[in-house]
Amino acid sequence: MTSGVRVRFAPSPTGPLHIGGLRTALFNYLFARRRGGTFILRIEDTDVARSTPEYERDILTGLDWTGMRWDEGPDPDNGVDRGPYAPYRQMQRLDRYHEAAAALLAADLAYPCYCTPEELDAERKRQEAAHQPPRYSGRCARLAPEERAAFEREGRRPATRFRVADRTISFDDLVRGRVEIDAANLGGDFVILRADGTPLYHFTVVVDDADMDISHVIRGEEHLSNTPKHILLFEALGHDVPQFAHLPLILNPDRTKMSKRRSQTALSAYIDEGFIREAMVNYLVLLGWSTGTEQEILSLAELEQRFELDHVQKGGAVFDRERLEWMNGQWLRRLPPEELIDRLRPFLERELAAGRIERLPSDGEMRALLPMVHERLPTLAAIGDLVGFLFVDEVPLDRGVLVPKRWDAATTLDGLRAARDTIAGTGPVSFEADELEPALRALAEERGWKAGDLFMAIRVAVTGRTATPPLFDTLVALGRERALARLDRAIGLLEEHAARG
RNA sequence: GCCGCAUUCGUCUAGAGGCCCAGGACACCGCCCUCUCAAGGCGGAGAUCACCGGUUCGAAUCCGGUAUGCGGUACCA
Repeated sequence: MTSGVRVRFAPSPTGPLHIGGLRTALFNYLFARRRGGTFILRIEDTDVARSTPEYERDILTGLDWTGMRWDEGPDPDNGVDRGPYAPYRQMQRLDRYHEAAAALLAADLAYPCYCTPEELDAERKRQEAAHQPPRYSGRCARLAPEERAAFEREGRRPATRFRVADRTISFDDLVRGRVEIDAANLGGDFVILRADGTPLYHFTVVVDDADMDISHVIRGEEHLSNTPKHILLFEALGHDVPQFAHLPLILNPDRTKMSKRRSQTALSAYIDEGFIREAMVNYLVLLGWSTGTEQEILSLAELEQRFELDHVQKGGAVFDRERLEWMNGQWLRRLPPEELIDRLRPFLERELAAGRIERLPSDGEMRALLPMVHERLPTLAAIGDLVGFLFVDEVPLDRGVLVPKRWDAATTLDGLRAARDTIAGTGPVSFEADELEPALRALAEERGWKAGDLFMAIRVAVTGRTATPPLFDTLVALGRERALARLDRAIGLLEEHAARG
């Protein structure tokens, strides 16, 4: 059943789940599913100062929300690790990094470095001033045992540095093709363990990928330049080098790497706005990838069958919110009614909590409402604006908007009174859209009004707004008594104004 | 600075030597539908395929250079 394909998504819980991270996760997930492989979630929490359990939670729930399921890693419900390579949090794997570092030290592939941050900083400044690329000098690379002992006596705690061999490193990136980098440009021997013993990213990522038998490393382009370091480490650890695939970056509108500063990057913010998983997944997968055909509406299930790395774009892709909104509409319209109602419920509850509506519609009411809102919903959060007027006692009325553009106040008053009588003349039983419409059209005709103007006056009187679902359905949804009461109130408002002159 | 990667309509993309004086989608503009708003349908505008050279009968597609952009260059991830 499972192939040898093992991929992983390895976020750092130093911030909420980011759109770019989500897409990386998605590509990994789809690649694993398509190839019958295993998708692993690993938490890279070695940046203790910035990592928090809350962010980890956000990442797990966000990922789970999309419908992706990971085969190994922390369980989305309780955070407990599942899988044969546990633990999947790096802070619980510290022993492994120390073990691996000790092995490198023993083989003289790494060495203790006693340079202080201040010394290194000064060195870098000197190089910068001399217009040389920053690079570790290798001062501690050939220390004699007695020199090390002397530093130790001074009380200096060494960091551990990995020896960078003098050669060219090349690899065949699955999206970019052959990449070659001269190790001389890597900045010299690099630190794998801090002086306090905690491991650094470049080291942990390789130890873990090796330990977990990761076959394909699919990640963002920002790691392309660091890949040679990783290759060197894989080799030093005596492990096969995985295949690499570097994804194009998701960009801000100014074409810099997408950032919190310039864009909305947190998945949770999009969820709050009422974007749905189908749209999010579909939109994101098309940022930097295409089917190679003109099809662009794709479900997760279909993507699992069709995704391949070969249509991945090389250039970065600007995040286009308008297109996401369109995509959201596409998927919202595809949702079965019952499903839509379920997803709308939390948003209605939120409207209630915020005091924008005074009661929650029942499921029956929602079912009746759905045909008139389904086509009109850009996001789930828009539901309040669309039907909120039905669930409040009184609608805000403004005389300015009450009077249709081509009408004056007197005509509006006249029109609303006539409409009120016509509507009142409809019995409670026959209060149906196809009863109301002909009657009101006849009224308009008889009085020489444009039906649209009359309808607009009624619309605003009963809903308080100019953009609403179709008028007659709206009246029916409101019910005869409430419709009449709202007309009366609007009429009263106009009369009062007229009386005042 | 150095190293690396990239570059097709405003945006996401199709395109792997002739099917392309470049196709689709979003956004935009018109028209249709229409009681408003949407949705939908139809149509339009929008790309000298970054630039310059080369290879070839023929290049968006292959090669070289240039430019621009982005990324990396930490005892961050």
